[in-house]
Amino acid sequence: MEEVKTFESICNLLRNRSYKLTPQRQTILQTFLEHVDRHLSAEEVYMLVKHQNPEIGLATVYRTLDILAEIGILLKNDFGDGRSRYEFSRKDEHHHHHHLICLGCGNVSEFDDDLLESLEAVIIKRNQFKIMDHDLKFYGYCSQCGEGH
Amino acid sequence: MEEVKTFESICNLLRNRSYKLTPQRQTILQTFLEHVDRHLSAEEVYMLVKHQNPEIGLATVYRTLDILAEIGILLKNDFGDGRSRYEFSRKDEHHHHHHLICLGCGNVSEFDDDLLESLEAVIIKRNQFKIMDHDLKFYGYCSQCGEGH
DNA sequence: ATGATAATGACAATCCTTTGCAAGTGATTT
DNA sequence: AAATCACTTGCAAAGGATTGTCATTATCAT
Ligand SMILES: [Mn+2]
Ligand SMILES: [Mn+2]
Ligand SMILES: [Zn+2]
Ligand SMILES: [Zn+2]
Repeated sequence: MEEVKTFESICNLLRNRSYKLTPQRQTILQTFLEHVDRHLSAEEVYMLVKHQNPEIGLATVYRTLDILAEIGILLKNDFGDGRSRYEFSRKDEHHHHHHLICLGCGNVSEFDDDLLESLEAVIIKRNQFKIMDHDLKFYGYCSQCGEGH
Repeated sequence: MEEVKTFESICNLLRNRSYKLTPQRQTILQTFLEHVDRHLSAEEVYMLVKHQNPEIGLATVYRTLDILAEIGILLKNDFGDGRSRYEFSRKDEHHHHHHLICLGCGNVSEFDDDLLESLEAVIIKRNQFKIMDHDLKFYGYCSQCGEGH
């Protein structure tokens, strides 16, 4: 339904949901547009954003991340490092991509696969379970870190 | 290599690793043997264990769960509810099972699948990533909760 | 511009988990 | 059986991410 997500279109989306367009929210949004492909924690966003706007508070960052995730602009991830990590949701990905998490350096890479679709059908039949979402992660070592393992 | 995991065999395993066989550790282990198939949080273990041994401390529960997970007796799970959940590791499951998590009642069910094996081969080639472990979860609604969804 | 109302920032509070520490205990040696 | 000593325990305090409170400020429809 939606096409490309520009800064403007997202601002409109916020307005349509009757969220106010504050400079803090704009700055945070900008940060993600400048870091598509990254998986940022609240603290990391906070640090990046403080360069533009040193007055901003960490609580505001948390609140804004919540909102942006709620309206589908950001995806909230848990990679097991004790904090939530957010990434810009590029496409209208109903079935989003999966993650490869390096146990050495913590770097996160991605991959797409449709294999889970067929798996879901099996599960629904076998367990009478209505699947709403799935989460697949691979833990291992990236090419830089993989030497010793 | 290992066969059935009895209370005795696990005690021996602890001794072999030069862990002392304290009554606290035995009680916690018993609790899991009496609740195979459950996914217990530290707090839940603490509550169950206090019936047998009211003197036990929560910190001891945490420390024991750590040890039992480290030596492969327990599996540590993160189902996204803000606490770690441990389950008895029944078989020598190198590739362990996956979880269906009900968004309604929080109940956790399980299923096995070998589909990921072939997927791993693809990933290794495509991303030159050495996979050590994977984590697959499905979120949805169980048959009891599924009516309204 | 004005007012209703939502949002902000500073800080306290919460929740799960880990850690420091003094006292206690299990396993091993005499 | 007693001594030994490193490992364990329970308690309280500390951590770390996230949320709640609340007075102040800013947005936006009118
Ligand atoms: Mn991603
Ligand atoms: Mn399980
Ligand atoms: Zn790496
Ligand atoms: Zn349910």
